[in-house]
Formats: sequence, C-alpha cells, structure tokens
Amino acid sequence: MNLFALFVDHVRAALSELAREGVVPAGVDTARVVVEPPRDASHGDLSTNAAMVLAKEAGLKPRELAEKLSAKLAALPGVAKVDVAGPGFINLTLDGSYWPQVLAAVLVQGRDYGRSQAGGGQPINVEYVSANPTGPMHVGHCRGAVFGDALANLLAFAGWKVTREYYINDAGAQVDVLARSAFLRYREALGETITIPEGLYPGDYLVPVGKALVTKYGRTLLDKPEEEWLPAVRAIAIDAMMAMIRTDLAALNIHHETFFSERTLHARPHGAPSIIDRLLETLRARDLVYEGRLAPPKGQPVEDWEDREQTLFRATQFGDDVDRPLMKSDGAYTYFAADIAYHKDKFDRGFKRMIDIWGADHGGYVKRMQAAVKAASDGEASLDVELCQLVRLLRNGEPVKMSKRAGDFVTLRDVVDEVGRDAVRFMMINRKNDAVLDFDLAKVIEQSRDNPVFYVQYAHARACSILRNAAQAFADLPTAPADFAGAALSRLDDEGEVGLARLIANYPRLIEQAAPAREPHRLAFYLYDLASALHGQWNRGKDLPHLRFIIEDDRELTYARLALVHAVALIIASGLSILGVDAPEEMR
RNA sequence: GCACCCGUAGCUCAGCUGGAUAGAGCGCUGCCCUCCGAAGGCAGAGGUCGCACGUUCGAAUCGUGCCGGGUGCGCCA
Repeated sequence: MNLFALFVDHVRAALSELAREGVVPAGVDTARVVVEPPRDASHGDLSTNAAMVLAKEAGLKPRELAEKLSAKLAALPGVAKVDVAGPGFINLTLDGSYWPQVLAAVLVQGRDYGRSQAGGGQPINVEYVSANPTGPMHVGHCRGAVFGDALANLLAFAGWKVTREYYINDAGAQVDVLARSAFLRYREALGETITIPEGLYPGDYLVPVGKALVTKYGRTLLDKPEEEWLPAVRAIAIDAMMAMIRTDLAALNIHHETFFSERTLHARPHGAPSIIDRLLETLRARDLVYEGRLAPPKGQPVEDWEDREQTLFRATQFGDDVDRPLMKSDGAYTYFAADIAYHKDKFDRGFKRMIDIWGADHGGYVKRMQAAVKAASDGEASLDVELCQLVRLLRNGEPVKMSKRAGDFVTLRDVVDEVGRDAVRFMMINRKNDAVLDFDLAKVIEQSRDNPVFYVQYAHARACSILRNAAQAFADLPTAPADFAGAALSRLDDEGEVGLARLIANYPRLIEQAAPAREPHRLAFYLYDLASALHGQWNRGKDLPHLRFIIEDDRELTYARLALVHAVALIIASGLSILGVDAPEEMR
C-alpha cells in the first residue's frame, strides 16, 4: 500500500467531482499533482500541491481551488483535518486509524512490503563491473561493482525483470599481453629464471597459471613459435583470470547471470560472417555507415595523426558530436564496433531497456554508445549510462599510498578482507555515484554514530535485542511479525512512535522514486534516518520510562510497541538486503 | 577549443525531478550521565545554496551566460 499514490487518486476523484459540478473544467491535466509528506510534521501527514498546479487551468485562484478541493477531501474516511496553507498547499491530517493500517500492512507483507509493480515485469539489462580479464580486481573496480549490484536489486524490487551482465573484454591486445605474461610464468615453472619486461603483467597471480600450463602441456610449448602457443595459453589465462574475478566478486556477494564474451562477436566459424560483420551490413543497409575523413582531435595534439579515409558510423544523426570510426587502420574492428554489436545483441535478446555502469573516465563514450543503441535497435531500445566517480582510499584521513610499481595495486580483496563486505558495500552506496567518494578504512569499522554502516546495522540488532528481551518478560509472546498485526496499534500515539510510522509509510514511495532515478544511495540515507529514529525513541525511554518498548505491567501496549519494532526491523532488513548488506541480529 | 560531471554550514555530504522557516553527521559551545537502558543524551551557534540574468504564484532544483574544480577528446580497452 502506497499511501501517497492512494491520495493522488483521491485528489483526482475529487477533481472529477468538481468537474461534474461545473466548478472546474473537465479533464484537467493532473500529471504534476503530487502528494508528499510535508517537510514540517506540524503541517500534518500529507500535503498536496494540486491547487497551485491546477489553478490556472481551472480558472480559479490557488487558494479558492484549494478550499473547494479540501471540502471534498475532508469527507474522505480516515481524514481528520484538512488545512489550506501558504500559497495554496492542502495539508491533510489523518485520524488514528491510518498508521495502524500502515503498520499492519508491513507486518502482514513482511519482506515484500515496499515491493512495487512499477517496472511492470519488463526486462532490463544491467551491465556492470566488466573489468578486463588480465588480473585480480582492484579497489577502483569496487564502486561500480557495488553500485551496479545495488541498482539491479533495487530495480528488481521495483518490479523489473533484471538481468545482471558482465562483458568480458577478451578480444583486444591486452589479452595477448596477458598470454605472453603467462607464458613467461610457464617457462619459470619449468626452471628458467625470468625477467619480466616493461609492458607485460608482472603480478605473481600468473604464477599458478604457468604451473597449470606445465601440467597440461609439459614442455611441449617451449619450442613452438608464438602464433602456435598463444591462443591456447590465452584461453587458459583468461579462464583463470575470470575465475579469480568471480571469486573476488563473490567476496562482495555479487553474482552475474550472464557473462558475455567479446570474442564471440569477432568469431568467424568456418569463414562465416561474424556478428560484427552482420551488424555492419545492417547499418550499411540503413545508410548509417560511410567512408569519410575526420578532423584531427582538438586539445592535446596527436603525434602520429594520419589523415585517412575510414569507415565511419553516423553518430551525429543520433546526437553525438562527431561520427565515429568502426575500423582501425590495420583493418580490424574498433572496440566501438564490437560494442555496438554487443548492445545490438542485448536488444536481440529482448532488452529494450539497458543500463551500463562505467567509470567516470569513460564519460566521453556515453553519447556515441547511446547513439549506437538507438541506431542498432531502430529507435526501439534505450541505454542509460551511470558513471561512477573515483574513490579516494584513505586511512585516518591520510591517502593510502599506492605504489606506482606496476602490478602492485590495492586489490579489492585486500579492502574486503580488512574492513568486511558490509562496510565496503554500504559506504560505496552512501554517496551519489557521480560525486567523488572518500573511503576511509579506519572510519568504516568505527562503532559510532558517524559510521553509518554500524549505525544502521546496530539499529537492526537493537530491534532484535528488544524482541529477545520482550520474550523474557512475556513468556507466551508470538515470534512471527504477522502475529503482531492484530495488536492494539492505535495506542501508538507518542510523537516518536508516529514519526517512525511516518517513515515506514514512506518506504514504498522511496523505492518507487529511487528506482527510476537509478539512485540506490537514497535508500542508504533513508535507512540512516530510520535507524536514527529508532535509536532516538530508545533513548527517550531512558528519561521517560513510560516510553520504553517493554512495559511489564501493560501487556497490550507492549504488544503494540513490539509490532512497531518488528516493522522497523523488517524494513531495515529489507533495505539492507537491497544494498547487499547483512542485517545482524546482534553486534559482536 | 569542445563535451560530460561537480560547486549547499568550518569539514564530509543529503535535499524526495519546482514548494512552505534549506537538513544530517563531524567539529565547535553549553548542560546532563560516571548503580539500575551512555559502544552516550539534550540544547545552541553556524548558510548571499559559486556569480549574474531569465522562466512563474514560487527556484538550491529548470534555461542561458560567466567563474572555479574534476574527467575525457582518431586507430587504445
């Protein structure tokens, strides 16, 4: 039940009634009407801008229309009071029957409370991480991974049919470098002393790959020329790297449904055209590909700029700044060409909505990719790109030194092992993705209010603790939340309790707004507010014993308050699970 | 030169796609607790929302132009 959506409907109904009475014209556009919680709780429970938005069309002054509307709204069951305020706000105060309904809904629906049908079950593809398979994941990959995963969870909760996808860049020059690096480790495993030249990957994570190659091939690769051993070594190395990356992702509790190999786009089995070949034919048939020249890039002068005629995609027809090359000077496809084919493939698999999560350094690539998706799908599909800004890794406010020596970076695994998965996940989402993020390794394991991970988890643990204590005090207490739905919830009339109920009522609305905005960070902030309200109510009970959750000589009131505690715990657990963070029952 | 992102309290950031007196944490100041619910609590000070025009009943939010910071700008991935 979304209270706010419900009242938008009430406003619409009131308007059509006024239209029948001839007070306002029929069929006014109500698209801009919103019902929201007022900023100041003293204004009531709900507030709508309807009168101000519609005044002009209705031919009335905002306050006049507000008076007429409020007369209708006041007649609704459950509405205790209606005020017209300021320039024409209509503020509604609900009577005592409403919050109990909301709480009962939470307790009955449990973890499904807040789940939305907004997505209508439509398929949506979220592509994230897509780190090159040339080594373990480093801390820079972390944010996009966590953001993408949380966003996927959020969209699923909001009613989308989500597929989580990883694009394996296993076709470029970098995987040949990987193969050569692995081959050195192979020779090392056979007893040679090796030195790793500049330009190859020096990390010792390739040592096991070298040993695996010995196990499989013995010494047989040693005498062969590179073109013979490279494909086999490359395949084994990529598999090993992907296995490592999947393990790293699993440490963050991230699991993709689809891993898509770039190589499959280039493959020409038995000389048949590749997927990219066929894509280019399609684009050519629509006159979206041509041979032409590009002006040299501005800014940093390009040393070896060669003015040549090349195969170009008409990206400018779809809003990009310049047309984009599809073929390199050596005749191979550009990365972009493969990427168009890849997104076309997503479209062919049934996705009209796609989301890509990229690092901010790829921002210059957004327009051309969106242009490509429009072109390749003939305007039927759309691509959203969410850019994740840099993470600055700190320890006690000091930047963590990252050695410039190649291969010696801070791995994602190091960070997860040091501070734990929950801290990493929560903190990476506790900021808008397009703003730079400071991640302090010392601060995120602090047990205090300024560590939001701890503060929110502690609220859940505290709620569980209250319920455990209550079970001591009342032996026959039920345990399932739904069993509390019948409690005397109307006795929850303290302002702190009503405040919690208001926050709880706002949860479905938050989900429905955060999902289309692609902003899981709103959920993190909401959970912090909810946790704060619970801790606040607990603390009030210290000075005012009659506000404590457990009142030993008032069984009915205790039941009602425990119902509230159950509801808060359910929502914290629900929200945290969307963020991919555990909701512990006790803090240790 | 161009494109995209950011600019809100001393610091780190929210601000619910245009609403009412712009919020939170930290820091600062003051009070409370050192036996029973303090891994603290309560209260206070602190803001020309980068600047300037514009759009309208109404702008931190939308538009345009500046200023400052970041990212990127054939064939790399």
